Amino acid sequence: MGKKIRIKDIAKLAQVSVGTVDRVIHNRGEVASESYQKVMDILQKTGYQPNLLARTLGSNKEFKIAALMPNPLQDEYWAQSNEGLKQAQVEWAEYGVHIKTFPFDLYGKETFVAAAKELLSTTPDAVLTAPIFYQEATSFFEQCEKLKIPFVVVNNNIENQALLSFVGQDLYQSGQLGAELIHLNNPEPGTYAILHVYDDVHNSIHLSEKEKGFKAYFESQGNNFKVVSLDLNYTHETTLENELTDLLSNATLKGILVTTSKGASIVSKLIEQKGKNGVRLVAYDLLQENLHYLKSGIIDFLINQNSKRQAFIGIGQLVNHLLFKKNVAAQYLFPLEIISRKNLKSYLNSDYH
Amino acid sequence: MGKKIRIKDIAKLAQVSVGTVDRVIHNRGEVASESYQKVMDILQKTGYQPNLLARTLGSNKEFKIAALMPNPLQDEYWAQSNEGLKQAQVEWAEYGVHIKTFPFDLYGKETFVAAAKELLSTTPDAVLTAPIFYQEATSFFEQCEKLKIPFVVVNNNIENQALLSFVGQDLYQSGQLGAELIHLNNPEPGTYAILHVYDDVHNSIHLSEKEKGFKAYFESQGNNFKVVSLDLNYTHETTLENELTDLLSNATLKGILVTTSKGASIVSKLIEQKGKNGVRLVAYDLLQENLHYLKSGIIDFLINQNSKRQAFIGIGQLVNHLLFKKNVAAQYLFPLEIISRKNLKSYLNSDYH
DNA sequence: CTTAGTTTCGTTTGCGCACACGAAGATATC
DNA sequence: GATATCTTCGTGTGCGCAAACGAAACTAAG
Repeated sequence: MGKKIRIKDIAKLAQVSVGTVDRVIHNRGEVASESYQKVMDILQKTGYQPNLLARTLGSNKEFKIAALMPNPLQDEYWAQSNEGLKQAQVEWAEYGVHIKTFPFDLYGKETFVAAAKELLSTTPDAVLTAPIFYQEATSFFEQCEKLKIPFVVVNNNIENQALLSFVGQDLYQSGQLGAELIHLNNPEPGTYAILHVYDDVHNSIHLSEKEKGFKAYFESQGNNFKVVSLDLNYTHETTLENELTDLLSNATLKGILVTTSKGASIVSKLIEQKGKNGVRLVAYDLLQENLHYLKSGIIDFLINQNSKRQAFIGIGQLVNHLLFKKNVAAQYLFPLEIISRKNLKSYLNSDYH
Repeated sequence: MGKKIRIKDIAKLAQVSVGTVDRVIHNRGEVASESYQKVMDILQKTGYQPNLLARTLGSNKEFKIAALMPNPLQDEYWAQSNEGLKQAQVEWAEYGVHIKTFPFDLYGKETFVAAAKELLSTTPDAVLTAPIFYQEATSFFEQCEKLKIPFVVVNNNIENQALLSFVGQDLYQSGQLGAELIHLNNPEPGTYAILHVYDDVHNSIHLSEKEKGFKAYFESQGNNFKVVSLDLNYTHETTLENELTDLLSNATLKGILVTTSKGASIVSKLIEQKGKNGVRLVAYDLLQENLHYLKSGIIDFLINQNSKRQAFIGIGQLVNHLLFKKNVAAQYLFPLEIISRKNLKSYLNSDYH
């Protein structure tokens, strides 16, 4: 029992040749409707499942996957993401998968457009991207769809019917979690701030999801709490410092959530100078500076978005689609990982990631 | 470039036949030492890596993996673990892997021994087990070693030189994390308790690791804090309730860590009756009752040990060893996952697990 | 020198699938 | 009725590896 059914078995049962069964399975015609029905019937009844090993063996194809991603040199978060791509490169190299990355500038939409154009000129078999810029990404997706290039997105989702899969986190829940972690059921009235520290232009879409979740949390907690939302510009240093100093001198301030992974260190530095005074600080991602401030107790929790693994899995989705011809789920959601001083090591040493 | 090197290529380079190369690779003799050297040289230089697909295809072997695990009907934690085994069964069925579980009774060492004996009489190709009982497990390992049956353990580690791989968490760090989560840097003096709620006999080894971590945490925090350690017996209900009531009526009590996944609900129930009064409660695992008390705010955090995934990965390690003949790492460490009200859903919905 | 045994090696087959190739039969065209 | 065109289908080959098989070449025994 349990013996695997092979194409050969189907052929015998349907009294046709393996070639015919193959034609039915791959839907490429040249089959009399009578035979077609017979084979289809038996495929159904037996619940035939192709042997993935054999299927993938014979096929000596080379696959070009193009990754349209933020420049890893500009940002540690995206550097980690790039590590995931490298890891995927190694993982799938033996199956003839090649990954080429087309970096774009986080501060410039036009570089996204340019990189996208260059990417498409190389006629890749599939595309992975982090759709930071809404308009530009949408237009890029349309081109992919027209060229019938399957694509997967990571980091933040942008609805598109041609999208093969989204790999990432639920950002609304992420905002709720951030709120919870700076609040921790403290019943005393107080002020809680959500901070977006941008580089230059701000890509509001996915940060606003976090903000919605953040606000929803405090609304559900009664009206003892004041919520402040601040948009700060990374490049205007003095304005930024002034605004932050203002915020920190607010005696009712109880906690801050910094939504952008890079912003955390700036806020941390200031808190370190002025003294923590019981203000809880929660930020994103396992960047070197963030780890430093987590260890020294300035940052209370980090929420890990695991950009490395997102990229790795994103490529995995494409490989499953292209190479193994599996159906891939439209969403691949990551858990919202809470990192504290005491479980940090377990994450850094984990074989599970 | 990048082209994969095949046995055929090695053969040509070494001026021998593929058969000879194959003999060298599999170390099964009948090769002149001269040829052997030549082939070995080229294997080294080219860094030959066999094609796993092809290797696994041809091999029509059936593998019997036996799982010696606590009875899933007695305990939800182990029921989840059993789900992982089922998942692995489905995952690897097409490669001829069969998993048979031999359940033993959590409360009775003798059932472990009996199940182990029955297991060995079926001459499995590999074994997965959760070595709950130190003595009995050690003796079981010796038998496996003698019979040359590779084995992997999950949940808690027991040193053994023949052990193929340990899959689980660092329990010392886990205790530290538990301490941190009930403390949360609260500078006020107070009492913090660690509770082990046993079924009957207690299997001290792995719980004591958690306790060590717990105590180490508070020792590192200065001497403002009093640590209480309690062993409670599940089956003596009244004694248990009395001891717990005592503990909870201690006005200086600030937090409790319950190390056994089942114990959490008992403590929760009592706290629910007496009122939480700011006592922080941290427990283990995503059991139904625990989720209930997490949602209702009695439990503040859960630490997820992910028994389901541990079992799944444990089988994966064995499959990698048996089927794909990969080297498997001696340790496969899971991260210490912190679950709160607001990231719970992301874990339950996660595709990543 | 012959026969039997040993060592060493090359050839071949099969794993399950995908796909190319070409054959046979049916239909159409002149 | 001969030739061309389609439709439908079976056969055969290769993917890379493992392992069976059997052929040499060489050694030992009688």
